Amino acid sequence: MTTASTGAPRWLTDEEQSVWRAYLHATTLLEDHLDRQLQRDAGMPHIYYGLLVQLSQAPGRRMRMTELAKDAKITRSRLSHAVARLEKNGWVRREDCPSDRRGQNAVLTEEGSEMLRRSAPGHVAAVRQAMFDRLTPEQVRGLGEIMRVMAAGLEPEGAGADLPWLR
Amino acid sequence: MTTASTGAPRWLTDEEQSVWRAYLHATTLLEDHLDRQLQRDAGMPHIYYGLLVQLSQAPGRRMRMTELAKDAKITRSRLSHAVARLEKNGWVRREDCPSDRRGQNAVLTEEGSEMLRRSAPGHVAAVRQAMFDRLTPEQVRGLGEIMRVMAAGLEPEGAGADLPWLR
DNA sequence: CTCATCTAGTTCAACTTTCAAGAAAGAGTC
DNA sequence: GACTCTTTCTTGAAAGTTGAACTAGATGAG
Repeated sequence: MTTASTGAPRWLTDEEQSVWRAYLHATTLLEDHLDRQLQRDAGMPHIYYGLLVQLSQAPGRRMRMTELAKDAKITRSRLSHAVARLEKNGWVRREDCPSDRRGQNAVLTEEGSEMLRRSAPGHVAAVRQAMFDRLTPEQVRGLGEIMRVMAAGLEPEGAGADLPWLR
Repeated sequence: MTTASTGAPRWLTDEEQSVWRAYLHATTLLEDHLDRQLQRDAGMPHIYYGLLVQLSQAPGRRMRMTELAKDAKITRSRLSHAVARLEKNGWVRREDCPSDRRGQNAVLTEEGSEMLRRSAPGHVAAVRQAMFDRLTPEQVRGLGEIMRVMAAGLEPEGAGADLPWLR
């Protein structure tokens, strides 16, 4: 799927450019902000924190590596490194999967849970202050809809999600 | 500003959680997508590409390092490394600033311009396909408004941008 | 002028991410 | 069972990022 690019490129309109710039600024500023907040208060970057949250919500507080990677939208390689680090911190433990001897479960430890309990309030406050406390309820609804549409279009599975895939 | 956190934390509602998850998924998927697209077609990650674009739009195709860092929302340190790499590729050149002997200008070279001309169409197409071609005009307008509000709240300067900063 | 202070930019070490390669186990075929 | 193909997860090196320390030049007070 090499973006056929027949004909002249359709450039962005002025409004689209402005929206795109605002999108890039807001998303990078927010990501940086959360990374620093969590690095300071929990000693890890945002994505690592997200992994612990996922685990905390999974049945048995454990998940297969591949599943966790898929849910968190990261590569298995990246997850391997991340879990190694979280393991060193004592927040996650690996265990062999009983049903598939290739498999590993990442398990949230008690220390990991405790860490989440301690840092969740500050994290939620940061998210609130950056996003939800600044938007109207209609904007929140609209943002949700927009983000779901975009995510759906980018999911690897839905290769058929390319819009006008008719000639 | 240590997020005072007096009283019980206001957790996210179900809808807010769902919006937050959708936001995280969409933004990470899109960033990954653009990083790969540009790595493949232009040989550099998205943020480096953005630096070249900024330079291409600046008067004289040159900018002071600090200004460039500010506009691109990255640290000066990161910019130093990035420019070093772009310089090695021949797309950017450093020059001493005439008016301030501490200063450096990053200058877009002819090769850099050429590279942009070659890869811009593919990049725009990717952005279009991921975002603008999937949203209605009202959604695009709404997204712009939302992102501007969020960015404004996160700008370092606007420390006074904390919403209810009255007691 | 001299001093302290600030700003511009770089550099170093520690850490994270990526990509390609690889070991090990499951699954299907003949 | 032997073969091939696939899936699961890890590893190692290269590239990128971060935060703190550092150099050099500007700036303002006395």
